[in-house]
Amino acid sequence: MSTIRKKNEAKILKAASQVFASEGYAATKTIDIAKLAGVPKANVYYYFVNKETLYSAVLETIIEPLLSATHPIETIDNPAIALTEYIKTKLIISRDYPYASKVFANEIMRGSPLLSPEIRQRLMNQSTFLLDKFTQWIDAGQMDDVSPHHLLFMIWSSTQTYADFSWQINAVMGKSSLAASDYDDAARLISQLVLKGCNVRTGDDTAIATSC
Amino acid sequence: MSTIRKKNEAKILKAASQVFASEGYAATKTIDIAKLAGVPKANVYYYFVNKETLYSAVLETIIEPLLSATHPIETIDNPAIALTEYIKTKLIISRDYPYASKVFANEIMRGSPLLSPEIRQRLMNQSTFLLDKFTQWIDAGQMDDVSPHHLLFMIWSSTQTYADFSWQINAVMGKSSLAASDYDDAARLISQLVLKGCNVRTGDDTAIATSC
DNA sequence: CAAAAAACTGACTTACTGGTCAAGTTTTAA
DNA sequence: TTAAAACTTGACCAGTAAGTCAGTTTTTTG
Repeated sequence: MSTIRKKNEAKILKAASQVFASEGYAATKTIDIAKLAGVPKANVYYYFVNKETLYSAVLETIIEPLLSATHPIETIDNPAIALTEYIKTKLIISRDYPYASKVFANEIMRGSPLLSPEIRQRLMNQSTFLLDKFTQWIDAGQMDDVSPHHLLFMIWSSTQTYADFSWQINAVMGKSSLAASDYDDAARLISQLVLKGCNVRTGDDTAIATSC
Repeated sequence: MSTIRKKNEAKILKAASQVFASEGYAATKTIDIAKLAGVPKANVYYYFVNKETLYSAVLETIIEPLLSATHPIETIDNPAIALTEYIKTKLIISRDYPYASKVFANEIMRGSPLLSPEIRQRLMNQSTFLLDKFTQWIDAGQMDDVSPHHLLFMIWSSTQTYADFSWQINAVMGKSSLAASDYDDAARLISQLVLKGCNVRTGDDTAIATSC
């Protein structure tokens, strides 16, 4: 792939993620993406066959980070550390991919009509994996017998909200954007609620397994 | 207002909330609302001057429940009970107004461009009130010194998610819709995380004040 | 240095959808 | 009973935005 193509696709993709995030799929005009990217509209269609393809491409950019987020849960045996790291990672995704995160959330809210079945399946597998892991920890007495499903929804929602509802969060915080320390505070609070709330054993008495 | 008018407005409003919730504002066609309501499109415009007015009317239906949700926090002194009831109430709103909840969430995600300034202000006042209350409880030693803002975001997001991401939640739960008991489970988990996570005093040692 | 491939773009077409309207029908009230 | 008010509706209009295309310019390559 030529560098010209690579450069322009990236430029258009970046603009597209911003416009799709702030307007939603239907309300987004390809001319606005073109303007933001600084190219004529026809050029957008030269690189991406149509609006839907461009939208899918934006969605794809967030899939890899999202699927990698479970890495701590996969590699760290200690549930306290694993959960803390997972929460931290999810928040970093919200912080570092605010636009694509929002686009993805919107897609999921609508029942993911434009998400490819493969990706859908991989995400479902991931949630099954997480639920199994939670269940294992519970069975092993490493945390209280809470509902794994609802715990998962709580972690997802309370981390995702920093991307999805950034407007509201900024308004309530009285800021125009969050600082790194705000994300640290959020990570600390959410981890604390999960760890203390589920009485997750810190593992002071057990060996800490393979660290990430 | 005539009963004919009342009946038809309700019929159109109900259809509108469903279509707006599943399609979003921009992608919603008034003809689809009309079809779902079982009236000709021109009739929609007879009762609601335009698409935006109809959308605002849908938004309004959720405002009253939303503003009333803080009632437990206003009237119950005991933080453990107040928080538990607040969480319960928020979940009931997600359950009982799934469409309007989703429409509202979408509006907030977009920076609430179509929300009236008055309602915006009332919602802001409400969040200020909640933050103040949390701070009072912390200052009074009734709960740990956590970030009131992030605690609030956690409660909002983890209750709202049951409306916004109902598709995803149903898929992960392996159901086509949640039962009453699922909402009870969610309420129990979220309350537990908040109460134990913030070490909220149950008030066994202090008098329980005016109950709701 | 051709000439072929890739990239660029203004102008155009087509389909769709929000909103209007005038002519009707039904309901209300005096 | 009757006339005004409320309600209903098919047909229509105007604006908009996705997508096309033919002709041009730039870049690559043998």
